[in-house]
Amino acid sequence: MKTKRSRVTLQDVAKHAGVSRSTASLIVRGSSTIAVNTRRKVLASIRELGYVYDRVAANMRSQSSSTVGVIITDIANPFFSEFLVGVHRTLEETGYIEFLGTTFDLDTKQDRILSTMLEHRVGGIILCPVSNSSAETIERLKKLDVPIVHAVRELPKLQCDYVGIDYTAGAQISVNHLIQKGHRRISFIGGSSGSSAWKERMQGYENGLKKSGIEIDESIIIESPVTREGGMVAVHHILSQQNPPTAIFCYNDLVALGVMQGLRDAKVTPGEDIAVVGFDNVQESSLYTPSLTTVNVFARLIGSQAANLIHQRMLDQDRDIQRIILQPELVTRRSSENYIREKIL
Amino acid sequence: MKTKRSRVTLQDVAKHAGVSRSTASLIVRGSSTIAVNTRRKVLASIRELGYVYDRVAANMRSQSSSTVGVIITDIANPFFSEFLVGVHRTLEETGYIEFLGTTFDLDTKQDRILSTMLEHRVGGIILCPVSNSSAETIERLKKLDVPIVHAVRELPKLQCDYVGIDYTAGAQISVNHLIQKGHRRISFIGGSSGSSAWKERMQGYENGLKKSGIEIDESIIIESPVTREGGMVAVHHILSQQNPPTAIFCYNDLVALGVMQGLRDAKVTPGEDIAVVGFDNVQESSLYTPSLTTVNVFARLIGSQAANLIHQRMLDQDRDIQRIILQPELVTRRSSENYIREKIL
DNA sequence: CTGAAAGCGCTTACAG
DNA sequence: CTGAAAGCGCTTACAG
Repeated sequence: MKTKRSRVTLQDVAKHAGVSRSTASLIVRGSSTIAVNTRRKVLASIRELGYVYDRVAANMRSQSSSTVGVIITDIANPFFSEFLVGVHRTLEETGYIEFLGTTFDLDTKQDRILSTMLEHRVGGIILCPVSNSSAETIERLKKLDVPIVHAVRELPKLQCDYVGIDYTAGAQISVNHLIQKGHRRISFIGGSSGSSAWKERMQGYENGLKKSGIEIDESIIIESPVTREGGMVAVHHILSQQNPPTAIFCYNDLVALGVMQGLRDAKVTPGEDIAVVGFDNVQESSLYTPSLTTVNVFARLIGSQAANLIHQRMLDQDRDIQRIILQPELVTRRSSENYIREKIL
Repeated sequence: MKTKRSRVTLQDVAKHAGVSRSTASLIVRGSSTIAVNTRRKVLASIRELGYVYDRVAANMRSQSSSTVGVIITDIANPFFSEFLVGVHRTLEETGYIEFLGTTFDLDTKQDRILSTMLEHRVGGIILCPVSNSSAETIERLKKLDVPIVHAVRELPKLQCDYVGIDYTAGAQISVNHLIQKGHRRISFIGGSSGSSAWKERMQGYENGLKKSGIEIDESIIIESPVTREGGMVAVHHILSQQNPPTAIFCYNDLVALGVMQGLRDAKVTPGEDIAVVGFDNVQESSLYTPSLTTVNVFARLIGSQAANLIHQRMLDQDRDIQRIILQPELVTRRSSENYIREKIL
């Protein structure tokens, strides 16, 4: 029978070890000013009584917090899995524990998760904002007195620590690569134009095309949900046009994988008939057939940098605001290997 | 300038609204015994002062908890992503918030995460145990006075709520399917024999073979890490044998995807030269080429059932122990479509 | 190292 | 509905 025994407290430990509560408190906090023998006695009592330190009570009294909230938009996206691994690896060294929240890219969910986390006294928040954050949300984030760092996507008008990638550069090297392969009609598929991550890619896409004197054709720029399904649906639109592109630059790998599947469904072979480039370099991109040319964004590194930033910010609210922009790298694979000069008149 | 203002308390709200702290407390907890006008006044003050309810303090006083710890073994496995979505969707309705811990299938990490969660006063834990839990860990879990439900994998000798799939049945229908396709030499690749999830699959694998009078050949049963890489490495071993199998039953989809890649690397075409079957039915399995025959285990449903169980258990520690075993379903795709009678003498 | 007191922000229990 | 008191399990600050 499991009897509902009440919690063993530090008081109990102190009594059992024959020391004062203050001394016991010092010991559980790892103070070095305590005589070795006393420490041993207390540690023995802790073990004997099965004492579990109540970090919540401790945090409350000392007005501190050992929790960090991590808010992402999509847990099914392997980019975020990697991101979370990076966050986790870095945070565990510091003794923090993480609350996880998933917004599914919805402003309302993000709002609720923020509230819940604040009510639980998180010491800091790592936020990957939803694409279309409302004005109210932005106002709210501004006023927050909890340390916050933004990751992956940036919110306009918000002075705040940030870690992200140079999406513009990433998009541009992708587009340049496609142009070098002979493509001049290059589609941009996926994502939501409300997010900074989209706008920056769009900028890079434009830069790349303009430098080669290619005009932007908005009819082959298609937004979509950031999922495989999103990519599949979008590519069907593209294929049904009178003058389909010869290459597709995708918002990310998830979309690209969907695009390639959509091409196959339409009996178009990705990598041969149409070149495809992704973004993120998720594990799967190298294992898919054809393997996917993509932009490595170092998701895990972004996560660990975000964790570092929030940790620093929690230690010192007044330090200078940091912006870390990682430089992406193109990873060339089979989905874009063919030159297609012959298709151009 | 962000000034470090101290937290607005319920006391402040009460004073501002001209009511007592008790009344304010009743209102934030949604009591219905309060006059409408009083409530309105207080809610207005809350908004005006920017009061944030301190659920941690409330939980502490009332000896309750609104947090649930979720411990998984691998966040990069899409099975667990789906599982987490299920947990999350169900838990958010109840107002709980989740701590996430990832063990990377290591006993020591699991131990540390458990400690950290207990110190943070989680109200309950959903645990997907590591494969090779030590005796100490099992002893510890037994003594835990926090409600716990196990999911996905079961620990021996532990009376505890559990949600899982009938892995034995899943393995058996897979093997039967392969036998019907004409295979008699079927390999089993991946996983760790220390886990219940492996043992049960092994049981199903054996059952399937025995019923068709096929002898077990241990040389084509290969354990591996539960990753793509694990599958890739293992399949190389298999191929280098004098008498390689004609079909491979994989521990899960992640392993199967690695196996298929390993086959390709060796110029063997999965689905044509060798049949491959996975387990889990992760999204990717339908999008890969060839699409992967697999066993649908309803990961999201497992997650939401686990969330239900922990919720029930937190409400009533003394209710009967529940074991929910979901029945898996075979999803037939191209990786196993070919009959291969001709290859058998 | 001890000991007594106060306090973190709530809820509880109760008399009015 | 109010008001005063006690307590959840700690830490803080201080006199000894």
